Amino acid sequence: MPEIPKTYEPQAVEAKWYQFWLDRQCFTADPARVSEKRPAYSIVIPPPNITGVLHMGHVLNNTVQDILARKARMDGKEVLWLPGTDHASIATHMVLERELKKKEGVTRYDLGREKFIERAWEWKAQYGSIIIAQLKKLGCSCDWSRERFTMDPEYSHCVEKVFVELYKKGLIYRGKRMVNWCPATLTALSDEEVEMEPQKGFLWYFKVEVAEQPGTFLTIATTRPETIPGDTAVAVNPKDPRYVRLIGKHAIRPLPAELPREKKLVPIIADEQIDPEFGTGVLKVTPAHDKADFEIGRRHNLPAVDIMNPNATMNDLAGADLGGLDRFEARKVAVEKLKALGALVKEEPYENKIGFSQRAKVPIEPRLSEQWFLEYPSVDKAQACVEQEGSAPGAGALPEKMRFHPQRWAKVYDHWMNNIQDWCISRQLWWGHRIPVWTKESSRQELVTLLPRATLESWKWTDETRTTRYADGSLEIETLVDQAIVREKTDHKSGETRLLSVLRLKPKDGDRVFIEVATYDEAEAAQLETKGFARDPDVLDTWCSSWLWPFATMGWTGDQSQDSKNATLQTFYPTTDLVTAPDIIFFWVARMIMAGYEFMGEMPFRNVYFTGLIRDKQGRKMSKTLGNSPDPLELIANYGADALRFGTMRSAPPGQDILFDEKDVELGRNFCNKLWNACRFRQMQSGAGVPPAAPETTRETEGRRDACPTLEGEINPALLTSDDKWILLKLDQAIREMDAAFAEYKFSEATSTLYRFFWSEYCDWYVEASKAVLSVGATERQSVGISDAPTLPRSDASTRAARRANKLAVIDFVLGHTLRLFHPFLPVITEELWHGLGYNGDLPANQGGDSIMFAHWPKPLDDDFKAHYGLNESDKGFVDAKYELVTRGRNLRRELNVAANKKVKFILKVKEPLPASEADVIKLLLNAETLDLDPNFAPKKGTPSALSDLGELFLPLEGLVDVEAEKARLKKELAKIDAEIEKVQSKLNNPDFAQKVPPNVLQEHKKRLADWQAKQQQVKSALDSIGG
RNA sequence: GCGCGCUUAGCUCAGCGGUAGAGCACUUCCUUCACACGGAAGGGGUCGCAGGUUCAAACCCUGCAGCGCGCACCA
Repeated sequence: MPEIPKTYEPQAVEAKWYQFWLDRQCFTADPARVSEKRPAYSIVIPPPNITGVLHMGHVLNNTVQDILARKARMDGKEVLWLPGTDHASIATHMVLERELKKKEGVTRYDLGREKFIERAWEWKAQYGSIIIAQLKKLGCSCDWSRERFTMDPEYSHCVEKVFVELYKKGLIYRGKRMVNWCPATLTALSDEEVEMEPQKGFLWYFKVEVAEQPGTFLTIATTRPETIPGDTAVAVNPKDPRYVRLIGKHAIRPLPAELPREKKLVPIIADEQIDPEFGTGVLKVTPAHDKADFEIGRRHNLPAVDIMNPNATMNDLAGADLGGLDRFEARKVAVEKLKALGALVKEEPYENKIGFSQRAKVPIEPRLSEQWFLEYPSVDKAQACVEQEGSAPGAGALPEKMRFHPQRWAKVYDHWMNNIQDWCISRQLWWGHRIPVWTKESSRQELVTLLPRATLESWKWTDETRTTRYADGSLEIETLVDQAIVREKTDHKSGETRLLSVLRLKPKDGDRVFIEVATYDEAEAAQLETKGFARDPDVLDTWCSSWLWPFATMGWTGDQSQDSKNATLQTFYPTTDLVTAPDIIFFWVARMIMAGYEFMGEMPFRNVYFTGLIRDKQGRKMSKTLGNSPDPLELIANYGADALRFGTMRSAPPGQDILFDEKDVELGRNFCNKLWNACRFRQMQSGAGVPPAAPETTRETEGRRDACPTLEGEINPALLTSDDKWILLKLDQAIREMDAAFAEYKFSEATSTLYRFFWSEYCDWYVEASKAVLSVGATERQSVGISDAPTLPRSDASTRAARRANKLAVIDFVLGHTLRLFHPFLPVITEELWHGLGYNGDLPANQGGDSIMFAHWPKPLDDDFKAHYGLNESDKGFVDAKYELVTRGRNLRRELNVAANKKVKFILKVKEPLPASEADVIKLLLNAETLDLDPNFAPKKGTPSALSDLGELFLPLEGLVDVEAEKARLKKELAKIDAEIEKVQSKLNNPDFAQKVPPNVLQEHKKRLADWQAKQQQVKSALDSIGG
């Protein structure tokens, strides 16, 4: 590290080391290396969308994963962090359509399905890996050789296989149901893709005449008058006395106005679900355009009249006035029409929540349509496997459970699992996994020619649970319940049976029959197409592939014989940790858990860490339209990736939303710079003849040094100063705190520990104090002392050199540990410094010799180590007192307006003899010209002073003291002391206190009181001496 | 409506039973031979409100208020 610059410049360094890691395959996971001593650790990345560009959410999420992965490597684990991207069916679809329209002015229908998909692949090739490159800039240590995409051929195969399996079990079915329809993207959506948003609107009251009682009117309140033409009933609560007599009669619907009266008659029905308190207690029932109404319609056998087109314009059934209009335009017109008819009673402003398409941001339209649904598998197992808050971990003989961090999300998960609804999985889109189902309607006679021979023989229309088996070469045919034929292939050698396809028949009118074949067998699919079968046009919901991510990425096939030979799958599944945001707990996490149990028979991960959401300074969500989303790459360019990571982690407490402020990144940069300069300082000392110190020998081979790697040969216990012991104890504490923070996934706490330890304890105190030993000539400068027990002859040059060398050894020890503690958070700068300081020097290549990445994570200092180096709490207490004294002395300077750079004389009236080396340190830290140690010092009246455990410190300023100011200063201090004494004394005076409190607490309070009283005494006498 | 979270220094947040903390911002001093992306000292808080438990409460319990977020078929 020659000519190390004054400020850390991350840009070049980051590129250099990232390439270094890639070249040496540091990120690659090898199942063959896993052993009892080297356990496996795995994370699968939440695959970013191929449409995505890196935002702060990714930064947070992936930094956490990288920290976990790097920590695991330093713990000696074989780490797989498996990366990849998601095809993001609907998001990509929208991006493409927008681009097509903008650039070429065409729609996807102009282009046609095949061309469109071709374009999609081109687009993916061009932009799909941008985000991967960006993750590399962040320093992510993913095993890139295993990068996966949810539409890779093997992955798609998994998706289809899973579909056929679930279809076989009857869990996937087709049905005509009310679904969430997005009129913008023209597809159905799942419930999870609908976001409820408050909408300002009106509640319109209109009246309908009762047909059987002319002159009697019912008033109905509605937010959607445009759907009146689709009303097929009017409903009231059966217990509502106002309307009971009207039940069974008919109302005359006002729209479409042009229809004859008899075509507008709708029954007045009674339904428990009607809330008499709301509106007028009368509900218009529109089964085709409202979920609740659809259910009512079902119960009462009402027709559902669809009056809208797929794009949410009104169709002909809406009548002459509304037909062709957009739904919102139609609403206005409908109100006008009601007004004109004299049917509108009143309108009042009203706010209700309506569903929006999550992606297209337009209100969804409840719509009756035929879709594919999935009844979730393995629900019970998935629900039971997550540890709930309050339950004892691993209690009794229960199997190990999955943990959420923070645990409160377990409740949210549980609630959803308890109310789980079938999943609408078909999308009327083109980009995605096409549903592997082929259909054909035919006559029963024709069936003979369409079906495999063996199948035909076994087929019985009335078949129920009877199972028939026909051997036909390697084929086995089985008819199952539920009118399905399952085609399976049995391997003669292994006897293993593999599912190929599933066929279902649905009798239609008369002689007709509807054939549905689900297969992932390409040959069979081709055959079906030649026989006139048509493939289902829809694709699957994106999450139908994402939910397989933890094992499909590891090469899962679903074939026992293959999967059992798959080392990656066997070694790294279940994964250890999942890091994700809580907003996809239902979309992704819950579904992965169910898929894990269903297809792997085991949970997909052991821990789920939920990050918070990143918001801007004002607490708003980050969004492109608000322009409040900072570009992480710009931040990396300006501050460095390490700075971005550190700043983000420091401001991200677990489970809490984060208000992002660029100041945090600035803090990260400043911190890196501090680290840089502290190491630079060490570097500048190296001329003193100290050999480059290896902070660690091997730990596998040498038992005790384990805990403290290093330098038994280099640190001489006899030469350790009190400051050395102090910093070693502080280091020990920092390591323990780090371990505790990691155990609980508390990363912001870990950064606080690092920050405090390194900046406050190491730099501000230890390094400053060490300059008393390191500075050239420090020991030669005259410093008057009365110490009668100097530890060493001070004039001895060789002794001086030895002390200096020892100091540097301690510094190397501490820095070597510190860099390792920092590495998961600051991977680049620590690698640079690790090499720059030569700490890799003597280490085995795979234990830090090549890269700090594989250096061992520091262990807390153990008792043997502490005994050997004579570390104990009393040293710590002494140094604390010393630094306290320094702080008081500096405070004196400041209060007396002594300029910071002015050297002044201090006198310490010592209680106990103080070694000269300690006096040197104090003198240096006080920036004193001299520090006299005089147990008999008799100050002049009014000499400013401060009390400490080591004695009273005086700052004589002949003639310069402003007596009045000094009085004021002392009075202020006295007031503070009095208040403290009052507080402690009132506690001690409480008779209950002494009786009930634990002895150590009582002891502590008594000492506290004594300390304050001593200070009070000192300040009082100082005041007296100047006549205060 | 149900559930969850939050309310601590000007700002953003730690702390969750025994002397109120950090970063930023602020005041003053200092370009002292690692760092001005720095050093030193300092000001600033009745820990949302009201009760309760306890020798002791920011911390535990019960209400209340305000803010935020999920879930829910109130048209």
